[in-house]
Amino acid sequence: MHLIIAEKHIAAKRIAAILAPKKPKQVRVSGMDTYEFKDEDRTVVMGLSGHIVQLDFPKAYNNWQKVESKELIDADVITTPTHVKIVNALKKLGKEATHVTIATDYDREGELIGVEALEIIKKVNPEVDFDRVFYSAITKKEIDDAFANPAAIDFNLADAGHSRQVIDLVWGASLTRYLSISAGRLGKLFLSVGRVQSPTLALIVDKEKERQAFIPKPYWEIYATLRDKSGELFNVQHKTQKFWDRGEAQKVMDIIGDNATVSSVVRSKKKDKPPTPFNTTEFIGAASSIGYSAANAMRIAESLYTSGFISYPRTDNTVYPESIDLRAQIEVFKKGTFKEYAEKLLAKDKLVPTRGKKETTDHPPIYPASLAKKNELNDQEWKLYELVVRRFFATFAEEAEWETLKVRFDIEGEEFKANGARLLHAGWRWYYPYNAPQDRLLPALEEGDVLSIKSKEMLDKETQPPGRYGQGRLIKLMEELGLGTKATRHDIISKLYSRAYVHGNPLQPTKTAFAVVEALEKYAPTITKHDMTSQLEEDMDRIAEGNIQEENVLNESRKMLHDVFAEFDENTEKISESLRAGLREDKVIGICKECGSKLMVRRSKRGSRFIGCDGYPDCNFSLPLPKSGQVIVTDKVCEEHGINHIKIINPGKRPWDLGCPQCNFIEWKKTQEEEKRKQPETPRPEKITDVPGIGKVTAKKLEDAGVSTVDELEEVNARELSKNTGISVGKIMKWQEAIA
DNA sequence: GCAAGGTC
Repeated sequence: MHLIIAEKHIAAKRIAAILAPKKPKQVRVSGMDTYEFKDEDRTVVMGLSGHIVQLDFPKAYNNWQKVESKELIDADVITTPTHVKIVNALKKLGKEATHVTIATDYDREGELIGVEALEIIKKVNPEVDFDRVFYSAITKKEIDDAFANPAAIDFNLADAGHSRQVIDLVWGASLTRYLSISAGRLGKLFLSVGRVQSPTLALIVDKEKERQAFIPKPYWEIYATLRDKSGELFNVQHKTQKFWDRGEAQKVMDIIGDNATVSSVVRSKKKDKPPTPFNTTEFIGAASSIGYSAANAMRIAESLYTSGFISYPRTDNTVYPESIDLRAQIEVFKKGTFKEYAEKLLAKDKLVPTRGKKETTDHPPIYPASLAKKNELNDQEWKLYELVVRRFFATFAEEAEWETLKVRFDIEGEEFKANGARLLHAGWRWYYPYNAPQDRLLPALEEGDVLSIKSKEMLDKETQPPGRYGQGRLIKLMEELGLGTKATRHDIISKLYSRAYVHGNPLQPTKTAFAVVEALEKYAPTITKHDMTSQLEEDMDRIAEGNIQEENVLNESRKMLHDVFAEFDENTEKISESLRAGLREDKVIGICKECGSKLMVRRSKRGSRFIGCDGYPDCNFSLPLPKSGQVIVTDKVCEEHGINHIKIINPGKRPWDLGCPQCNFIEWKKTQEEEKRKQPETPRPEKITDVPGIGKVTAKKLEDAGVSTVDELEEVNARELSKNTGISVGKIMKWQEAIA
């Protein structure tokens, strides 16, 4: 039997459909759908799900407290299955196979994924014969060609990928553990470190530092509003766009009189090239500019892809491969919403698409694979589908053409100017109307015209700090620096959010992020730089070319990591202190109005959270907090209460902007009162057990703490009582609410 | 409970 292994189920299904003389038979093997047909031999095509095994340390290393972080450096690295069903199917089919063809994706990880599968088969069928096919798109032409010319598996390339896995695991796991333990952040709140996430976080922190160090510089702008013959008003600006000296600006202001003379009019044409085909990064960038987060854009793209509406969304390629019949692909849209656009393109004799800078073998650029109707998709899906369709069309369209107008004016010897632009020929912008620049129209003017000045204005401005990274921009920067891959960059960013290293979009780092990056930069600089990835890429290339053994690269890397831990060992206390200081800063939400101490996120003995005053026990000011989720203190300050707004993040959920915790509490109390008013008047409880939520057992506890009447419960300090009884502050406050 | 890389 001939067994063909593809990287994913859908690829297996499509490859089978192309190779089979008749419709292939769908057969369940160990719970997996496989595709069987008779060619020269019985042939079975099955799909994996990317990597089906994972590297890890043996179980004995799992205990963070007992195993020292640095022991992970030289620990065994074992391979464990992550997709048991697929592994079982592989074994079952592998045993029967006489010949195996690896047909995974045409890139380094694909080679490794193929070898992982082969190794599983070899365990049950050591003598099996195997080869490898390469294709860049699943079209009949490419698949037929690939299978007519099978090649050998590139084991060196797979080794290169394997070395990356080992290095990522060993560095990431050991440093994550070390930092988390050093900072006392165990459990869900651990501090993660990794080859890709840490340099990315460092970029964000560096940008924030730049912003903090930025000193705004004042400058002035001068405008005059002119009236043309027909009475139309328009603005002109002094040719010195930024006056750094107020006096100079004022001098110009003072001499502006009643008239302006047109001193020159220059008309010219400007062309605007159509965009290049979408790869993942470009797609996320475009989606991001119309309001999608990177992770959301990819999630939706994935569902459009699995429904067959767009091609594979994870690709580096920006050049359509020749094997795709592009005209046929446009013809798909002769019906439906995009009819007029498709027809206009199809009217061209020749369809020449643009080409991006990156041409790779992995997959084609993202293009619309089939026609979708608006009611088949939800709103979010439709907008992204439309984006892909329009982008695809735009890559075949002509340049856009603008007429630009530069007009200069003389006002009492000072030069002023106005620029206009008008779209003459929309070209590709008709197909792809996103972020189109607006026309800036100027009245018809000729040299020598004299216009009256209606008003003049001097604007006070100041230079702005560099902006924070938005997700789209960050992903582009990561790509430029070689950080992460098309399939992982958005995940890495999501990870930074879920670790509470960043919040908001554009991304803003927390103090914890500052502390982590600073500690790493000082003692483990390698992991904070994108150079680590470039170095790794070089090493992987050498492994792939057969110029060095994987073992040598790993030894070298482990040696470097030992040096890092030697640094750690010499500075254990310093690192721990500076990390803890940073973590503490993230808990400060402002200054207590009652006593001037810090208001902080605190934890009661019983583990419940609240906002308490650092001046406790002298000051009892406190505010409640939600039970679960990480509290993030933002830089926004409440105008009324002078404390910072907070956000609550829960894994897998949207962050909850709680706002000012004091306003929130006041609001909450108000709704509580309203609720109470709506409900029939509940009499004030007489006995303590009449208070909702207090039973006999609790009443006994309260009595032991000296609270036995309703009045006493109402008067008692909630935090004090919580300390003595172990009952949460929140609960006690609720009872007190119920009494009052 | 640790990474990054696939895929769903």
